[in-house]
Amino acid sequence: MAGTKDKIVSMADRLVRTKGFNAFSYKDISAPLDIKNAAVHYHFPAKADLGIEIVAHEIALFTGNTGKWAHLPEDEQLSRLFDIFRRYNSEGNICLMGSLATDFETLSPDMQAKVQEMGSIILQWLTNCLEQGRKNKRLHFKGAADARALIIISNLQSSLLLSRVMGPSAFHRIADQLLEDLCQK
Amino acid sequence: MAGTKDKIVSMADRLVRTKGFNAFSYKDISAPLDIKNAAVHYHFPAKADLGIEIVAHEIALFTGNTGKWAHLPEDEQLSRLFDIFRRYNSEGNICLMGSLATDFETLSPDMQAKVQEMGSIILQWLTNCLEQGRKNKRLHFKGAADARALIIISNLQSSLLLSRVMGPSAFHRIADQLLEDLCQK
DNA sequence: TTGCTTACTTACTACTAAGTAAGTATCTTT
DNA sequence: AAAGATACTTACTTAGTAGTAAGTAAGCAA
Repeated sequence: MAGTKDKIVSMADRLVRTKGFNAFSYKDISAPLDIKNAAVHYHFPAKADLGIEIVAHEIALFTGNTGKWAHLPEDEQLSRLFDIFRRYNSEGNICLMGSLATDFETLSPDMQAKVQEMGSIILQWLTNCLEQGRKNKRLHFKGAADARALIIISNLQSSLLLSRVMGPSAFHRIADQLLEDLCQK
Repeated sequence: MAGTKDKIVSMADRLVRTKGFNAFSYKDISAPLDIKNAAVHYHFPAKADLGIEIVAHEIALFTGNTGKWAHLPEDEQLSRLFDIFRRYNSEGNICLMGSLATDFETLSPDMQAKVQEMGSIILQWLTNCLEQGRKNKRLHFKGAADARALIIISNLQSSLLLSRVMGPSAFHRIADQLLEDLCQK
């Protein structure tokens, strides 16, 4: 019973993750939904408006999820984050950040800002999770928590990209080794 | 004294790394070189032909470089690899793999194959470097060498992407922490 | 000097992209 | 019942895109 607008965002989200922001057109959205090109423009006048909505939707999902996990131990929270990426991988999707970062220079300034906002939110959450986890002796790593957060996000992001090229097992090999590094002493 | 063909490849390489394969046009190449659109088509009839040449050129550069490093100790070889990415970062370029992996699904089968070839060559070299380095006690890491190679490549690739979004210091924080992890006991 | 090749340019085709203006059917409010 | 808002469609413009066909100027080869 989802409205057309939601269907457009959902379809566009999928297209960004599979083809990239510059490689899909309004027709790629309108044709499968059996509406006209102009109907997409009605809801999102410019492509950047649609892009911003996709990122905003992802931010909402992320903060919703992490909020639900807040009561869990940190290693468990981290594991949930990995699960999300595991599902992306099995569905052949890459993460939004990974996709939009490649096209970053070609995005409008307001869309660039929204992508940066998403990055900050994810990194801040992960840095905090790692810091708390180390305090509780549930996670083990050397160096600064924010550098480690960068490494982990960077790995999750890129493992989906590599999976696409080198086969989907690449993701599992990376994720399993990373979790082992962090959780075992 | 470089010929037009070389200039085209070099310009296209730069464009792939800054804008992405689908986001640049033949005009983006021909205009700065002060030649016509059709001149690019003369050397590379289809865009995929140009793409394959870019990847082939990168493979040649990589094998050339690693060949020159072969006599160095493994930690030194690894450091050279990081240096290459450090230069990419300072020039605002992302690596070819990172850029082409995002657009992978939209590439022609023969271009996909060439990208996969590049991935295999890089991973094989790095896996071997890590394995030898561990034997010589110059590098330290847990788990399988091929999984660790995936992690390192994945990090280098993605750190350039993150740098673009979160600021260029992201790369240095990731690279420094990674090298510390591997080189210190 | 004739003919062939290389490296282009000129001038186009066919197509696709984002975006818009104006019209229409269907609810909702007054 | 009238007026407006909502959610579109129809039909279009403008501005690109990759790609091509045909021509040309310069160099080399017999």
